[in-house]
Amino acid sequence: MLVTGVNAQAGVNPRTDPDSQEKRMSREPRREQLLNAADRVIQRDGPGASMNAIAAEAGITKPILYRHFGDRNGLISALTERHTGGLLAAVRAALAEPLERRDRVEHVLDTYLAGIEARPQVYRLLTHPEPGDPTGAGNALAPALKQIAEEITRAVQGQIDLGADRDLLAEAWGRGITGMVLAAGDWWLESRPCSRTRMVQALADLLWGRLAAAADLPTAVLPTIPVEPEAEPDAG
Amino acid sequence: MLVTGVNAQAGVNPRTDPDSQEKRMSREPRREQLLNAADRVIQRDGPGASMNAIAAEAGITKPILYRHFGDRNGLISALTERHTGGLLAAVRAALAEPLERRDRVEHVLDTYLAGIEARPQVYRLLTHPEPGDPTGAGNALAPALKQIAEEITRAVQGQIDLGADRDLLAEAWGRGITGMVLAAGDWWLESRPCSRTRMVQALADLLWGRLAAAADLPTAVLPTIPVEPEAEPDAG
DNA sequence: CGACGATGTTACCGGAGGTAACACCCTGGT
DNA sequence: ACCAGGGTGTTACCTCCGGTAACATCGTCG
Repeated sequence: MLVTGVNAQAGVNPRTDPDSQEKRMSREPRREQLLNAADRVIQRDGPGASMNAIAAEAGITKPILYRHFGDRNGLISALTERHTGGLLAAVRAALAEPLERRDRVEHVLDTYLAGIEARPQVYRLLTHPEPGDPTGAGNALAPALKQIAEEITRAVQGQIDLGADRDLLAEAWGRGITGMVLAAGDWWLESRPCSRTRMVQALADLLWGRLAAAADLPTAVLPTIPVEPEAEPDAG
Repeated sequence: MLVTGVNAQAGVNPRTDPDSQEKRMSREPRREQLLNAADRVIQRDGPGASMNAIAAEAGITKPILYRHFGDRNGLISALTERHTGGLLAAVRAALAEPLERRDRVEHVLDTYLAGIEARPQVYRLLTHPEPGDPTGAGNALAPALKQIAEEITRAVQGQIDLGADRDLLAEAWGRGITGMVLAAGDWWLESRPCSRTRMVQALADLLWGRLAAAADLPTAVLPTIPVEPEAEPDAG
C-alpha cells in the first residue's frame, strides 16, 4: 500500500475528443508505466523476472498485469517490441547504408554489437527464446532475432546476385548470419576478448571468406587428437 | 548438488569386496535405466518434460531421480553428455578428416545436420540453453554447443594459418560458425526448405565468401539512394 | 441518484521443482 | 539367528510460479 499517487489523469475531454471512447485515458499511460516497471525489473533481475516482482515494482498486483497483457508472453512481447524497434531500425538502416558492401557488412555488425553492448539485460531479453514450444524446433532464434534475420534475408535478396538459388541462399544466410552474430556477440559480451572494432573485423573476415583464403598451417600437430572412445571411468 | 544425506556412497570397498562386482544393480544400471526413461519422455514430450513425467515413465517417483541426479539440471546434464558424445565425436572426427578444406567443412556441416535430423527432440535438448543464469550473457550456446564451438576453434587454430590474430579469430569463428549452423539448422529442420545436401552447400558457400564474391544486382531498387558518393567509411 | 465501466484488491487453483520423513529389503558382522 | 546399516522405494509436504475468479472501489454518464 505505498502507491496511490498516479490517480489523477487528465486531458482528453470526451466532448472535445468524441472519437476516443476512453475518456479515462489511464489505459495507455498505465500500460506504459507498467512496461517501464517491467523494464526496470528485468534490467535488475534478468529476463527470468517473475510477474509478481514486476507487479510489485509497478506498485500494483498481478491481475492488473494480466488484464493489460493477457499473459506473460504478452508482457514480454510488448516489452520486446518496444526495444526491438531501436535495434531493428538501426540494423535496417545499416543494411540500407550506401556503402561498399564490405563496409556495409561491418557497419551492420558494429551496429548490432553496439546495441547489445549498450544494454545487456535488454539484449538478453530480446534474444531469449520463449520456452513454451513443446515439440520440435524452430525457436533457436527469438522473435526479435527472427526479424533481424528477415531483414538480412531481404537485403541479400535485393542487393546481391546469387543466381537461381537466390531465395534459398538468402534465407539460409539470413538465419545463419544472425545466429553467427548472436553466438559470437554473446561470447564477446561475456568475456570481452577484444575491442568492438576488432570483433567486427573478425566476423567480417569470416563472412568474407578468409576461412577459405587462408593458407594451411605448415604441418603442426596433425589432428590426431587422442580421442578416448568409450572409456568407463566408473566411480571416480 | 547432493551434499545432503548420502556422504558414503560408491559402495565398492576394494578390500572387503575384492571381486569388484556388485551383484546389487545399485547405481550404474539404475541410473542408465532412469536415463533411458528420461530419454523416452523427452523424445515424446520435448525438452520441457517434467520430473514427474520422467519418474512416472521410469516407473518410480520423483525423489529417486533427485537422489541420482541432484536436480533437474543434473538429469539434463547427464542426458546431454550421453548424447553429446555421439554428436561431438562425429563432429570431431569430421573435423579431423583428411580432406580438402572445403570438403572437410562440408563434411562437418553435413555431420551436424544429419545428427539433428536423426533425433530432433534430442537436438532440442542439447541446444536448449539452461534458463538459470540470472545476470548478463554467456549462454546463447548450450554446453553441448560450446563444446562443438571449442572443437571448431581448436581445428581452426591447428590447421589454418591466420597470422597474429590466430587465437582471437579462431575463438570468435568457433562460436560464430557454431551459432550460424545452429540457427540455420534450426530453421532448416523446422521448414525443410531443401535437401540436406543443398543446405550444406548453402552454408559452405556462405563460409566460403560467396557473400563477398557475388556481383551486385543490376538495379537494386533502393528507395532513397540516388547516387553512391564517397561516404565516409567510418572508423578505419 | 443509480448504472456502468474501468481500476484495484484478496484469495485461490494447478503444476512445477525440490525436500523431509518414513518404510522396505538385502547384506553382512557377531 | 539376530540386529545394524546402507541401499531401495514411498507418501506427503514445501515454496514459487503463471494464471484466474470473485469481490471492492472510484468516477463518470444518463
